[in-house]
Amino acid sequence: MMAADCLCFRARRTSRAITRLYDEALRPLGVHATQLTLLNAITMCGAAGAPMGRLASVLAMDATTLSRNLRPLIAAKLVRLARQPADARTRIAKLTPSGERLVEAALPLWTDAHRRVVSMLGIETAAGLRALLDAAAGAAAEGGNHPGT
Amino acid sequence: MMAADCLCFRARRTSRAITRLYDEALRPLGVHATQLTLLNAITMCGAAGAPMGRLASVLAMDATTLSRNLRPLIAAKLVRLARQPADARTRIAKLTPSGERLVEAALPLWTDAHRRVVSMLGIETAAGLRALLDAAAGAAAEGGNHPGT
DNA sequence: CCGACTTCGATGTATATACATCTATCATGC
DNA sequence: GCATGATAGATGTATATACATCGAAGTCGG
Repeated sequence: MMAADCLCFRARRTSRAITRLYDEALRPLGVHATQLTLLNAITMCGAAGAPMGRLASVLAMDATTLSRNLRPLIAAKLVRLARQPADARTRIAKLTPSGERLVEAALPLWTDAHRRVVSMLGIETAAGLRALLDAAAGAAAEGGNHPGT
Repeated sequence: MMAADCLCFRARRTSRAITRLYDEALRPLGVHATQLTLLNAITMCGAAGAPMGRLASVLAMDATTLSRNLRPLIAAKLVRLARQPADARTRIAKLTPSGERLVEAALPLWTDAHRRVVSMLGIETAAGLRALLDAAAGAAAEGGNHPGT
C-alpha cells in the first residue's frame, strides 16, 4: 500500500498509451479517438437521438465535459443538437449525414487499430483488460454515485 | 469486432472514473491526482532528481505534456527545475521542501482513496486490473515505439 | 574551427476534462 | 397563476494531453 501501487496513475498511463495508438490510426480521417467514441455513442443511442444526460452517463463523463467535447463536432457539422418538444430543457444529439458517413469511413481504421492493440497486448491480456475495465466502470457506476437508489 | 468493443473508450472511461475518485479524496490538499502522480514520480527517480525525458518515459506521457503539467507545480513552488552542468539541454525536476511535505501529507489521503477504490472494485478485480494495466503499459512501451532497438 | 545532424526541452495551437456557477425550463403546492 | 425548488445544459476558469514546430546545445566529420 504505497503510492507506487496507484491505480489512478496506471489507468491514466494506459489510457494515454492506448489513445495515442487509436489517434494515430484515425489520423487520415482527421478525427480523434475521443471524437469517434462520441459519435459512436450517439449512434448507439438509436435513431431518436441521444439526450445529453444519457450520453454523459453512458460515457461516465461529466455533463459539462460532454458539452465541451460536442463543440468541435458541431462546428464540423458532424453532430447537431435538436430540441425536444416535450421538454425544452433537454438537448438531443444526432449525427448529421456527414457524421454518419464519417462513422462508416472510420470503421476499417478503427478495426485496424483494435487489431494492432490486441496483437500488441496479446489476445488474453486484451480480453482480460476489456473485461476488467468494464467491471471497473460498472462498479464505479454502482458505488460512485447513485443519488436515486 | 465492432466499435462497441473499443478498448480506447473503455480505458478512457475507467480512467475518468478512477481519477474523479482520487481527485475527490485529495481535494482537501488542493492537488489533483495527476499532480500528485507527477510529484511521486519525481520522488521515485531519486535524490539526484528526475530528468524530463526519463519522467516522460516512466509516465508514458508526451514530453510536451510533461512540460505543461509541471507548470502549475512550479508556479506553486512544489517543484523546481535544475540545470545539469554536464549537458545544458537537460532539465532536472526536483521537489522543493514544500513539495516533499505535500507528498507526505497526501499519503494518508491517497491510501484512503486507494482503499475505497479497491473495496468498490473488489480485491480480485482491483488486483487483476492493476496487473493488466501494467502489462498493457509494458506492451505499449515495447511495441509502441522503440526507435533504438 | 565549422557546418550538418541530432537531441532536449519549450511554445503555439487545439482538444479533453471537470468544478463552481449560471440560465432556462419544468414540476409542485398554494 | 405564481412563488419555490428541482433539473438540463451552458459558461467561466483551470488543468491535462498531444502534434507541429522552434530554439538551444551537444556530436561529429571534415
